[in-house]
Amino acid sequence: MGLAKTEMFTNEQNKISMFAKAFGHPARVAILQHLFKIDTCICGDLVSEIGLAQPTISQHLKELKNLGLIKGNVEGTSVCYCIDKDNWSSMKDIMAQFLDQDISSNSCC
Amino acid sequence: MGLAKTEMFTNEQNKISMFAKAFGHPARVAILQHLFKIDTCICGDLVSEIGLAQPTISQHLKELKNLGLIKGNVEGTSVCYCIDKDNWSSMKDIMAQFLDQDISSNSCC
DNA sequence: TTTATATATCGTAATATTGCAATGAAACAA
DNA sequence: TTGTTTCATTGCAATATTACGATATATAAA
Repeated sequence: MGLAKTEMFTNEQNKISMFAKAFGHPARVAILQHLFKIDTCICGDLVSEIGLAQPTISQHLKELKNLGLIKGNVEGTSVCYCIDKDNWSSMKDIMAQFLDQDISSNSCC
Repeated sequence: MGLAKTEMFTNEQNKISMFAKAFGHPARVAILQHLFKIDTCICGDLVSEIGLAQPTISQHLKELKNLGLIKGNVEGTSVCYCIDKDNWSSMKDIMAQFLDQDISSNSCC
């Protein structure tokens, strides 16, 4: 089917999986890392930085933008991308809640 | 293509995306949350807990096991699953490094 | 041995993802 | 206007993912 049955899960579970899915491709991880590293807006040199074709990068950027993790400002013919800090922050809270679940000492396996 | 060009990315980027991909489905998030909540091994009540068919759950468990995030011990006719705490911990370190990147005050967009 | 129970695996259909060539659109330069 | 540059969109092929029925396997119970 290739189709997740999202209606069976909580909002939180669906949110976590949506963010995780966005990070589930190394190109998107690389894009985000680059945006953090550059630390200021970059204007579309991502194609040369990462080795994928321009339409491919554009598609990955679109996914990250749709999730709200990055913003894009048009500046002349180029577009200026950067991390959406507020949304990144709330994403981090949600992911942390999931990743930092208490691991008790009860061992069994 | 449906095939990520992993050879273009760093080991770290590939690792992050592999873990993230595992969390990229709400059923696997639910499975992991349940394993944390139960806090001790559960033996296959995941199928009733989550509303998916038994082969589907088994498939999700296999993915999590292949990544090392959970362990499964055979106990009679049933299998006892639990979080692999050591591996969960190192996964968390890797993910935290990615998620906690410094967000400077440089705003641009 | 036979039966029941629990889980894994196989096979397959439906859908999603990835990547890119070709093309479009928008702003600027000459 | 006519290029030129930059990025987005379209269309499509290759591959991956998700879900589950059918079946296999393995242990335990009767």
